[in-house]
Amino acid sequence: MPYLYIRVAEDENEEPMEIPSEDDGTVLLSSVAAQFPGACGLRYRNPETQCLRGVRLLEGVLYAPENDWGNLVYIVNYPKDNKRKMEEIDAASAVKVKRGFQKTSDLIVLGLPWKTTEQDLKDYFSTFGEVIMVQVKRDLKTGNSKGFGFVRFTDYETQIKVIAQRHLIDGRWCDCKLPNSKACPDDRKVFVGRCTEDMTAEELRQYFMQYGEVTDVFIPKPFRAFAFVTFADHQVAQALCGEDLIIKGVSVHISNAEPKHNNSRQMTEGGQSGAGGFSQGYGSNRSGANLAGMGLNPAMVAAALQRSWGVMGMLANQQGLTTAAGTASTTRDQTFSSASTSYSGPGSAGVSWVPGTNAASSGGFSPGFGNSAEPSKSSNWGI
DNA sequence: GTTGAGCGTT
Repeated sequence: MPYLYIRVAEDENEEPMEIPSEDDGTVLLSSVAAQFPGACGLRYRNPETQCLRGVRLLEGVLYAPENDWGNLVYIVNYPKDNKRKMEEIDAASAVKVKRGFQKTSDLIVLGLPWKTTEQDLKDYFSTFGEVIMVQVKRDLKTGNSKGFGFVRFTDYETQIKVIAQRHLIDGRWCDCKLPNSKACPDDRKVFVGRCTEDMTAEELRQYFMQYGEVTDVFIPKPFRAFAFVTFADHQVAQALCGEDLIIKGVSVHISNAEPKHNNSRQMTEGGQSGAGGFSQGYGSNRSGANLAGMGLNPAMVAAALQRSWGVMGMLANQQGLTTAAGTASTTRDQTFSSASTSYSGPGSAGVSWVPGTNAASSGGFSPGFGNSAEPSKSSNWGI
């Protein structure tokens, strides 16, 4: 009601168009589609977290986040089919645009061997591009490494490349991420409740693959009866929320992954900042549609920057930077061993069984997958 | 048994 029109654009760099809302404050998908043929939904960047969020869509009606469209510019979602070609263009131009003026930021390097020095880090990361800063964090009293550090590159392009893959540094697999990015609500990640102890990360991954590309599976240790599954596409994740699924004969419940408890600041790089601040809580999209994987688009680029290995791993692979990714976890075993069931790694291979209907065909990419720790057998699961 | 590791002495 307070807003007669909302602003909608093809992507964040395009000029927005005003779309009329209905008397009750909702916007009809058909109104959006009238201006953007083929549109199947909207998303927007949350000014607080800089993360993308989907707009709730039910039976052709789009609902304002927090009951207020605010002054944001909403981005059109397209279904998979229209996508392929478009997205290649999008991805290409996104990279081009970013190359120009994206600032780099410090990256945290997690999982370093105790013995790794700043010189080691510099030597290693210089193979990706010009390094302007490295640090190894140490205990001030003992001088011992804390097992993590920071690195910063001159070029944003290098930063993207480095975040997109795992790194073998002095014999250990390390992850590079944007610092404190964990608190960002991740609408690509779902919480899987009522898991049983015999569900392995690899099995969950195989099961959820049928809905779309899975970029990460996390199972806390010790066993706590839940897990997290991250998809490349947030629409896949959101569509699954609220579902009860049968995995290995057990009913598990899917819901939104809450942000990790953490005080964080977010880097606001470039994005436009709309008005009114938002608070917590995000609308869940239960539209059940669009369960297919998509190509590479700016949203996924953004997502990959934030966290996942899957998407950008593909880029890395294309550049011949394949790392035998998928060493079961980043668990530290320098002083003691405490295997985590988590693993992150693009793609999968060498798993002989697959759940019944596997619709996910990762078009053209087949990133390598090192050791899939669990041998796992059995195949007769329900869906 | 339904919400995840570790995040920077400037």
